[in-house]
Amino acid sequence: MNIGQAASASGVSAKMIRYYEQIGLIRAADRTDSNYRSFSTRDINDLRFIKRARSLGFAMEEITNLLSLWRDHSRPSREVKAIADGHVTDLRARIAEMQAMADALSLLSDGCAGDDRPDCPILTDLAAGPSRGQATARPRP
Amino acid sequence: MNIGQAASASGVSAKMIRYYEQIGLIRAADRTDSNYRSFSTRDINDLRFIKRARSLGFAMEEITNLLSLWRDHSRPSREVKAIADGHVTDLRARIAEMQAMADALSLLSDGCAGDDRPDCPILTDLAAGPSRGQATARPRP
DNA sequence: ATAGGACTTCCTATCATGGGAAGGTCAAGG
DNA sequence: CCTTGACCTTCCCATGATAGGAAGTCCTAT
Repeated sequence: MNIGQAASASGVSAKMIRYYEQIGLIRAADRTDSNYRSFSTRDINDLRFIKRARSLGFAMEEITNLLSLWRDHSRPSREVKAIADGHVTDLRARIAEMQAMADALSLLSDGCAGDDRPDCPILTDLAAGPSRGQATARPRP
Repeated sequence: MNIGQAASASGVSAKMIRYYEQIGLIRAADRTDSNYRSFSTRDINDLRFIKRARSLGFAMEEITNLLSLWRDHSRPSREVKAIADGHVTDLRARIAEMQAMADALSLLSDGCAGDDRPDCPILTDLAAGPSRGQATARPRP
């Protein structure tokens, strides 16, 4: 299986497969005589695992850990659960943050006529500077 | 007011002030004889506006638009409201996405004993590949 | 044999932010 | 007056995950 087939079989782009290999997330694929990467079903499974974990919002570092736990058939489920729970906590915190933003904004928007007149509480609030704001935009994991 | 004072007065780091100037988000600050940037209270207000908008999760491009609307005292509030509402919609969509991730994960976690035993539905699910998944991790705006 | 597609590596960019080096400037104190 | 230390300037580099593209090699089907 070459990289194109691996990509469509796993749902991970060829670009990303090379990248994952480069950063050591997956082991370097075997090569054919002509230097093409060659993937086994096992490799595809790894890629699918990664794909699914990404879709659940796990960061690459967490995925690294999950992958090695997955490969270790005698790991205690405690460790896996800890990672997952940590991630859920993280997600919930970010959700709350964004919820606060959305709520604050729609409150402001409700107070805005949205017509031809220029006065608008949204701009007024933005101009007022960091009000009692706690929610600050953070980069996504 | 030099850049350090502007930074602490606005809450925007000196690095970021230079960056905002570079990308044209704010106009280039005046310079003193010795080439130091010199900021007026008006500039500080702009920076505070930006800071507050960032804290509400607006993307830089949206902020560009909001800023020009803010400067135009005869703009119709309609335009401002449209940007804000668009952003709220966007936020709510991302919230729903993350909520789905968090819910799916905590469901899996609930099924995991979290003890010394190795069996764990979290890994099983991840290995199953993209289940009926719709929520996919997207880069943060 | 030749055309087309798919592969290889390497470089570039994104977005917002921070770190740091090398060198110029200002204010306070000896 | 000169030193010191804190500040300023520009320029380069890095991040994380992803994509785009160029130049060159290889495979497959006609």
